[in-house]
Amino acid sequence: MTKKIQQIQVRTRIAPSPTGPAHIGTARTALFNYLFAKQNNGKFILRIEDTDKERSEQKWTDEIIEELKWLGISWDEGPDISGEFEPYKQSQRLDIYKKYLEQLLIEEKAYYCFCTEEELEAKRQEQMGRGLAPKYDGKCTHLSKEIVDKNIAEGKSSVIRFKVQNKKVKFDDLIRGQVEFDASLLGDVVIAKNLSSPLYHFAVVVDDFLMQISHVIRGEEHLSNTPRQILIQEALGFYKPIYAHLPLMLNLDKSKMSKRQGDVAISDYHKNGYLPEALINFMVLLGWNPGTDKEMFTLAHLVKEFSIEKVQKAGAVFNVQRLDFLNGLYIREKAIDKLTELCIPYLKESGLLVEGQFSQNKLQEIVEVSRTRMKKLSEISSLSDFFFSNKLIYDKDLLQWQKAEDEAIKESLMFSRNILLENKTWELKDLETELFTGAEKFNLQKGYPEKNKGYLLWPLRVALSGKSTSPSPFEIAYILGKEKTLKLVDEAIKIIS
RNA sequence: GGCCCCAUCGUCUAGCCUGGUCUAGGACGCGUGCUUUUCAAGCAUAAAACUCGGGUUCAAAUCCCGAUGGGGCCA
Repeated sequence: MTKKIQQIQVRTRIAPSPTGPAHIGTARTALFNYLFAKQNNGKFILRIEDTDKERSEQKWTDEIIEELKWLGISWDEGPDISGEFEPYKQSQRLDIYKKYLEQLLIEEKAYYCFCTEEELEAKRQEQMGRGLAPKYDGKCTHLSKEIVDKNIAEGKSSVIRFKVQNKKVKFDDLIRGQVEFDASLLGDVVIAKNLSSPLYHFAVVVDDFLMQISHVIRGEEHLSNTPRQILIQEALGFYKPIYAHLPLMLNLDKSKMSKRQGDVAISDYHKNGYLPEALINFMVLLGWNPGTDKEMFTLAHLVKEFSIEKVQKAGAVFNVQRLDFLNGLYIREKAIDKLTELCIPYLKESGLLVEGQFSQNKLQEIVEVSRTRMKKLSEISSLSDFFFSNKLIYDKDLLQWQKAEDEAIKESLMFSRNILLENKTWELKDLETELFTGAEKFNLQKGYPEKNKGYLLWPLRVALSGKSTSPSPFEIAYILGKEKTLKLVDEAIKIIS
């Protein structure tokens, strides 16, 4: 009787609920589904599970779409709106669920239940008091049609329950092997509030069948939901998809990733300035690796190299330090014009960059000298702020290098000033060699150790950046230009005097 | 509480299926050194793990059983 899968094409899906910010877990599940589909020439589908009318909001659906696009994970089907696929939405498919709900009711595989919340709660307490697992006792299973009709006519509140058979449910999980549950422990589950309000467990099963999903790849939190979904499939005569339950992404304390212990919204990572390629690379390594020492992967590489058999069973801690490292790696590798484009919004947002203040070229130079220090794009502002302000505020003591006297620091700055003033080309290379040889000359003159170039370079760098850490003085000077550089050195001389 | 899943350095993991080549490999992080005006980056280098107990076997990180621990789901 079971309807066979009609095609052998691989079809995967993710089914997020739009009830809050798009979750990082959704991103990773999407990634694995996408990779598996693509490497098998299959299709990846996005289906919005918005049957919960109270909690679902369009803005969250929009966010899911936006963030998946940002990550470069595209889906292959859906209503075609202006040349792009919209995701499927369960809220637009209520008639379909109704039909299947009616079928189950007619076949007496499901029934109306009129038990009140209070009744149920009391039973639960009683069962738990006796040390039993709470489960519905089946009170309404055999209500006659007359009573059901009467209750409904009277407007008594009700739900639709699915008759769970007392049997063992076995299935093969691509990642975990064979898993077995005893369904007799489950109790009859609520599958709908009414004919036009199906619940998650029911809608998923119907949609996965109608959308001909071949592989259900999802988080491990759904593992124990699987048997009841299989039972519903069987009752409806649907084929059983192949399951793969992914290990969870964990907090530092190994609990399921949660908001309380860090960022969980994809948009948080997006806004903080992580690159999508870094996030993808990081996430895929959480639970999978190719078995070689290779650690950097593009999405395209992954489509080739990913294999679901190599996915880990144990949960993986979402270790932000490693993400930061990878992000830094990608930032250092990014083409400078692209990286600059990505940094500009952050510079504007922090109020540093005013439209038209710098040429594109200048901005690229600023980003170039800052990038080795960047872990996230958002850090560009604090790393490069001195390029944008006209006056630097810093403590006089910061100018001091290794206990040098104020007078000596002043001499050092004047020495630098002279070198800068004499410079003809204002090329980075020239500035560097002139300042380096100048530093040695200065040390010789003052009787400082020859190699300790800090006597000349440190005060200069502070004068130009106002900071204890920054790019080198020649890099800053080069970007700043002669006029501004000299002005800043003069100011430093004033401060030290 | 019931059921299910899981278990190698602090973290991500290789190795496990097909026992010996494991003195357990790589990466992040941490430490040190080199480079260096600073901080990064880069390079080099150290420390750091098979949860425990039984069993099988000539031999177990690897196979089996149990315990412990962690997690998830249900309520």
